[in-house]
Parts: sequence; C-alpha cells; structure tokens
Amino acid sequence: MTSDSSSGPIDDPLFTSGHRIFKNKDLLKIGHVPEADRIVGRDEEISKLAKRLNGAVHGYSPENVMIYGKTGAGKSLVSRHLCQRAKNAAGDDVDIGTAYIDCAEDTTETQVVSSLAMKLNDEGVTDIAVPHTGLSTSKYYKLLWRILDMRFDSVIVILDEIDLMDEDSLLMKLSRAEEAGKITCSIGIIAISNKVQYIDQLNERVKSSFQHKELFFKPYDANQLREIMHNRTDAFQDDVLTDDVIPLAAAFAAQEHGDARKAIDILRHAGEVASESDADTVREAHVRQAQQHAEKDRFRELVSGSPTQAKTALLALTELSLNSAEDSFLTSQVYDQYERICAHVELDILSVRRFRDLLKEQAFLGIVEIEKINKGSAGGIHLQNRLIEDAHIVRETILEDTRMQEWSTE
DNA sequence: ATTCCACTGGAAAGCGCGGTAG
DNA sequence: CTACCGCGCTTTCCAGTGGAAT
Repeated sequence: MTSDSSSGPIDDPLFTSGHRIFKNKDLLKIGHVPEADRIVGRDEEISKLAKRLNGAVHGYSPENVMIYGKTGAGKSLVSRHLCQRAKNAAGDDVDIGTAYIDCAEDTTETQVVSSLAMKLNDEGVTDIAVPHTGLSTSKYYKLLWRILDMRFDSVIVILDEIDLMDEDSLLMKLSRAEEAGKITCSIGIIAISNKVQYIDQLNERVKSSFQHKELFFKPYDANQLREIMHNRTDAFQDDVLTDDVIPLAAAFAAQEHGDARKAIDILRHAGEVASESDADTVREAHVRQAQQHAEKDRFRELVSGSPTQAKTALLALTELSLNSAEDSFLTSQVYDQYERICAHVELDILSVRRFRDLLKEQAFLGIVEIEKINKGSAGGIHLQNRLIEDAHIVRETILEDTRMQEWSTE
C-alpha cells in the first residue's frame, strides 16, 4: 500500500487468475438488488406491496406492512426494490426518503433510531450531526423527527428481521409520531419477519397503534431457483459454468426450504473453489465442495466469534462427550468440568446461573441440544445438554483461541 | 392426592467501558 | 472536568416446576 498510484489494472499473473472465472462477482453479493425484469416469480407480491406504498409517492401516508416468509424468499429484495421504484416514481414536488435497517445488527430501540437518523440525514442540508452513540434514546428520536421534517414529505422504513429486536415500542413510536403532531412527514413501515407468530407476541399497545396489512411470501420452487441463478450467470465469464452446476445448486437450496440466498451463496462459493483450484470451468465437484465449505465456514464463524467464556462452556461439554460413553450431561456435570477448565487456564469462574445461559445460547445457535427432564421425588428438575456437532471438530475449533491453548496439552 | 427436591428461569440490579454534552 | 447515557456481561435472589415416591 505504499507506492503505485498509477491508474488502471496491471497485468500481474498472480492477481489475474480469478478473472478466468468471474466477470462481475458483485452480482452474487448478498445485498445485490437486481433490475425489475430479473426478479423471479414475485410479481404478485410486488404489486401488492406497491399498492400499500402508493401513498408515499403522492406525498401522503403509506400504509404499514408486515411481511412474513422464510429466509431467502425475496422479502428484503422486493422491499428494497420497491423503495427504489417509489423514489423514482415520485414527482419533483414530493420528497421521499427510504431507509433499510437490519435488526440483526441494530438490536435495540436506540440503535435502530440512531441508524435511522444517520441514514436519513444529510448534514449539508440539515446541519445536524448524528453521533453514533452516547445519547439517550429520546434525544435520538428528537434528532430523527427534526431530520425528517427538514428533508422529507414521506419516508419508507424497512425493518428487516424485526423479530430479532428485543424491544417493540419502536413500532409504536414510529407509527404514532405523525398523529401525535411530532412531525408532519409521513412514515410507512415495512416490517419483515421470518416468524409468523411475531405479531402475536407483541404488546397490545403496540399492536393497536401499528395498523398494518400482512403479506406472505411463499418459498421459491426449484424452477424459480434455477431461473434466479440463470439471471446471474453474467457474474461469470462466458461458458465457464458447466450444465450441471445450476441444477445441482438449485437442488441443494431447494432442500433448505427454497432459500434463494443459499442458492446464490453456493454458486459464488463454487466459483471461488474453481478459481482457487485453477480450473477453467466450474463443475459439479466444485459445487459439492462449496456446499461443504459453506457449512464449515458457518460453524467456524459461529464458534470463533463468540467470547471466551462461551467457548469454555462449550469446551466443557465437548470434553465430557469425548471422554465418556454417554452423550448427554446434566448442567451440574458440565459445570464441574467447566470449573476445572477455568482453573487450568486461569479464567474467572462464572456463576451457575450465567453458565446455564451460555449453554442456552449455544442451543439457540444449533450447536447444543437441551432437554428438560424430571427425576421425581428426590430428584427435581434438570437439563440435559448434548453436543450436536462433531466433538473433535468443535474441540479443534475452540482450541484455535489463544486463551484456550493451555488446555490443549491436557 | 400429596409431598419432595434440586435445579430452572425470570427479574432486578451492579459494574466497567465507550461514548456525548456542556 | 462532571454528569449522563446505552449496553454487554455478570451476580444475586427467589418463586416456580413437575414426575416419582410415598
């Protein structure tokens, strides 16, 4: 990163090999929004959603929409696409703003409001600086209201994966802001969830203020998955995809409830595998390899991303599984093992209460399975923890952590 | 039907960190 | 500088829980 400010790519054979496979890899990125004529099999959903948003284009209130559907069913895609179109369709006299929030990243009310304010802000116009943290929730709201009124007539907000957000009053505050006279700008909310039950578990007060229509996205079928991938083949150089690649990737994705994201992921991975192995074409074998790759990557990311204490808890269960004929263990047993490991690697020992939650998190990630059992009169209630993933692989992955090195000699 | 028990899990609160505002 | 805020991680407290033994 020192010299070379000269323009244009330089023909270095070390860095050009990838171009043999890919022409425009961006087309396979996750957030990529294809042009309208490339969105497959969602015509009905698009026109329904468009009707709800119609108000925004003409400067009055768009309706709120709750979208349900499994992952990779095109929910975010269609929403983003329509926001873009609404912007284009609006006349010169109507200022439309749109914002996309991923609630997996912004999990609290404050974070979402601050992100909204930041994304909708334009410091040149409003002369408002939005700090990314440090303010109280109410101050972030006030900033947001000011920004909205200075810049827009109507705004469409997409809240993706809203079921991952821990508070729910956000929906209420956003939808009430206009009628409460806090702003004159109108807000339309598109809330996206992959849990159908989401609306049921909302607070009554929230439910009544968040007036909404519901929209359900069906999973893609195998034909649609193939078409989706065909539409993106120009991410690759001409003729590098062999004929079996797309049908196989479609088959893998169809197993996962027709997940289009998965399909595209496999396709991209397959291209990367082919590229790394210096092949001229992407073949069936690359797809299979990519599929395995993706699963290992996912697991590795899950484990290596978690804090040391969580790893230790998981390691305790792993050691028990490796050194015993049993495969499931009571929390107290796992905790004993955990204490031993902590003592050995000089790590603070957490309370049992906290420890239970750590294991529960692992269960949520699908690494551990927990079953509740009752031993009766003198027994009481217990949890049985069982490792789902292969114990050797888990152990290996955890021991990559420098803090865990000490233990590897045991 | 009742008792019994060892653990479960919700709630509240504390701590330290990284941040803003004045 | 002080006051304040959000947030992740943690502890402390304690009212359940529910099947087997009685």
